[in-house]
Amino acid sequence: MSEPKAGLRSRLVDVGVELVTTEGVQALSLREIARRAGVSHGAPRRYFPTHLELLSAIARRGFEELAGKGVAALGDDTASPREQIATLGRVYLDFALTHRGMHELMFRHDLLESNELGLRDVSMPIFSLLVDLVGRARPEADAPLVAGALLANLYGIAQLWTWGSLQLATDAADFAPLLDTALEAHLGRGE
Amino acid sequence: MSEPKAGLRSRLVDVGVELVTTEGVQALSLREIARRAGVSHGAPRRYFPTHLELLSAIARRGFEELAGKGVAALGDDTASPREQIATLGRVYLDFALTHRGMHELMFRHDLLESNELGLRDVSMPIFSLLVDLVGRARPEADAPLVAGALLANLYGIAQLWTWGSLQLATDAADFAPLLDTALEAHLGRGE
DNA sequence: CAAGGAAGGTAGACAGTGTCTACTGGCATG
DNA sequence: CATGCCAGTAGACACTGTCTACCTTCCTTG
Repeated sequence: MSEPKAGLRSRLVDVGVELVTTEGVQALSLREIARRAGVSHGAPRRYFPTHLELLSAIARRGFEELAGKGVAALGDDTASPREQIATLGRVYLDFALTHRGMHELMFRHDLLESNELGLRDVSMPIFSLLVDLVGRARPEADAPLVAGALLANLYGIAQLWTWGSLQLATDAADFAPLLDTALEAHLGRGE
Repeated sequence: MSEPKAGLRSRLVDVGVELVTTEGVQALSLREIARRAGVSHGAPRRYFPTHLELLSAIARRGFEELAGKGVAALGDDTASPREQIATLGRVYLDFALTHRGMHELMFRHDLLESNELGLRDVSMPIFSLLVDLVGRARPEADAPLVAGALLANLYGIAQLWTWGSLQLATDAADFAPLLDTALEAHLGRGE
C-alpha cells in the first residue's frame, strides 16, 4: 500500500513537514521535496505555482499543529486566564524548541510579510485567543497592546534561546525562568 | 580617485552593506557582491573562505553601527537608568525598522548559531550594557534574567512589527505604545 | 641584479537551484 | 471512435556557491 494515490498536493506537504523537522529548513528545496515524493521536479508546479507557496503550505501545517497542541493542553478551560496563558506559553516554547526547523520556517520574513500567501489567516486566530485571555486576566489594561507585547516577548525568548544567546547570559538550564519572568512582567505576579 | 586600491576585503563588506540596505537580504549573493565590487566571482574567496563568512562580516558592521548609535544617543549618561534603557530601546527599534534588510541579516539563524563566525563577540557587549542598566534600574531583581526577557521583548516587537502583524492587531501608528508597554512591564511604571 | 616565490585575482568547471516551456500518457466525455 | 483535458515528464535557461588551475605582478632573498 503505502498510500499509492493519496493526492500529490497533500503528499508534497507531508514530505515537506517530515523533511523540515528532520533535516532542517535548508533541506526544503523544491527538487528535493519532489524527489522524496517520487515525482519529477516539475510536478509540484501543478499545485504550487512557486516554491514559496509550497513552503507556505508547509508552514501552515506548523501553525495548525501548534494551535492543536494549544487547545489540547487547555482541555476543559477551568483554570484561571492567567494559568491558561502560562500553559499556552509553555506549549509554544516547547514547540519552538523541539521543532526548530518548523518554527524557523513559520516565521520567515518572506512568508509572513506576504499578504497573498495567507499565513495570517492561520496565525491571527491564535493571537485573538491570547488577546481574549489577556483581557480577562487584566481587565484594566489595553488587551491587544499587552497581548501584542507578550506575544512578542514569547517569540523573542524562543528565538534568542534557540541560538544559545540567553542560556549563555542567564546560565539557566531551561526556559522556565525566562517564561515566568515574562509572564510576571506582563500579567503581574500570579496572585 | 574613487578609492582605486582601498583593500578588497573591506570594499566587499562596504558593497554588501550598501546592497543589503538598498536591495534587501536576498540580493546578497556572493557573485553579485563581487560584480559590484568590480572583481571576478572567485576573488572574495581570498578573504572569505565561504559565503557565510562574508555575510557574517557584513552583519558585524550592522552590530557596530547599532552600538554606535546607542552610545551616541546616550551621550553623557546623566539620565536615569530607566530612561537610558528607554533611549536604547527606541534606538534599536528605529534601527530595526529603517534598516530592515540589515536587521534581518543580523539575526539570521545560520549566522547567530555558529560559534566560529564570532557574531557573539559583537552582540554580547550590547547585552552586557543592558544587564548593567537593568541591575541599576531594578536592584532587587535578577538582572541577567530580566535583561534577557526585556531584550527578547524588544527583538520580538521589532520582528512582529516589521511584517505588520502587530499594527493590524493593535492599530497603532508607530511602535511607541508597544515599547512603552514592554518597558513598563519589565521595569515597572516610570516613577 | 637575477631568480624565486608567494600574494591576489581571473576564468572555467561542476553540481545544485527555481522557473519556464514543450511534450506525452491516460482517461473521460462528446 | 475521436477530442480534449488533466497530471506529470523532461529538458532548457539563468543563476547560485564552491573548487581548481592558471596567470600577473611585485617583493624578497640569495
